Amino acid sequence: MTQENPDAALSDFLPFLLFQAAELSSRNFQHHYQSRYGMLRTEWRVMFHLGSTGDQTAKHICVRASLHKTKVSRAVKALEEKRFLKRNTIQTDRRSEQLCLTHQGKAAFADLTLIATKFGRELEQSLGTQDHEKLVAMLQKLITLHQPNL
Amino acid sequence: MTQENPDAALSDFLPFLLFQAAELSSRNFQHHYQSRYGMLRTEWRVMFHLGSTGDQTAKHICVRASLHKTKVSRAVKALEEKRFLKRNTIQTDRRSEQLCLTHQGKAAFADLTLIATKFGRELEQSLGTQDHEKLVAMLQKLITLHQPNL
DNA sequence: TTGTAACTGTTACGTTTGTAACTAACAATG
DNA sequence: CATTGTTAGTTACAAACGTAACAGTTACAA
Repeated sequence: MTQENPDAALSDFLPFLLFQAAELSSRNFQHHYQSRYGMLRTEWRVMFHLGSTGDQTAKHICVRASLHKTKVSRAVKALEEKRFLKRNTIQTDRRSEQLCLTHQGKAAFADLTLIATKFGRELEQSLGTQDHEKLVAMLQKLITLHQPNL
Repeated sequence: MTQENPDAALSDFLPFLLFQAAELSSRNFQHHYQSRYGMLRTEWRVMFHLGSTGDQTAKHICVRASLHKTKVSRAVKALEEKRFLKRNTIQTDRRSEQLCLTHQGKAAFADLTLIATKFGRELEQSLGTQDHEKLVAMLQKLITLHQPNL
């Protein structure tokens, strides 16, 4: 971490690289859900989790998506107001509700997912399929290392 | 992207993985600069860039760190008030100033960097040196793909 | 049961953030 | 030089965020 080679330290510092990569790829996708559906980043994330893993409680989404509960609470409310999501009471535990996408919500999810996967395939091509798979595997490992619970 | 295997879609979606990995690794480091130096995330990022790549203008940091200029502006102000940073006017262009860490700022940077590298080495061990290098390389490639400028 | 503790989700409040408008300095064109 | 346009950085304002306090529900031990 000397200043001899200006970029060496930066380039080697994983958290910085991860932030950068996450930020840039997130920004590139942002305008799709914003302009088409007026959704915020967190709303898209919640929708994405519901759409791809099926109905969940808010708590599940918090843990799985590493999002704060107030953030999720507000995103759920917003998605509900946009008629993208509805809540079903769970009889066995009335503290939490099962969240599920409405017909309209599923349509938006499908539409956005289509773009996302196309976007993903371009990345895969740029990196090469093998490297892409490896990258995914390593990130997953890294995540489980940082998040031993679940 | 079906719902048959609940986790498949999530796991394959790179932006999600990147966000998750970035968020978790960032959070793990957060309390160090917060508790010791009362710094916010963006302040640490600005300090990190200044410390590792040497003196820069605010604009440089914006581009290199993918941070919004208002965010950088405020972080610089905060670091200045904490006596971690000082501004030097550039004679050839008085619109921007060269930002550099003070003695105190460099000390804080060195201290935090020590923790960061220790932290990084643990990750490297967990992933394996070869994989770690490969991960870094791929993230760099990914970043340049998303950010053709610079 | 009843009381206490733990858990899920919401809300109030203060802080941080992004958008847009602004100032100041430079660049380019006539 | 004026004028027009561009760039670096700051600031006002509104939106979004996190912390902490809260209400409602469940678990569990006395």
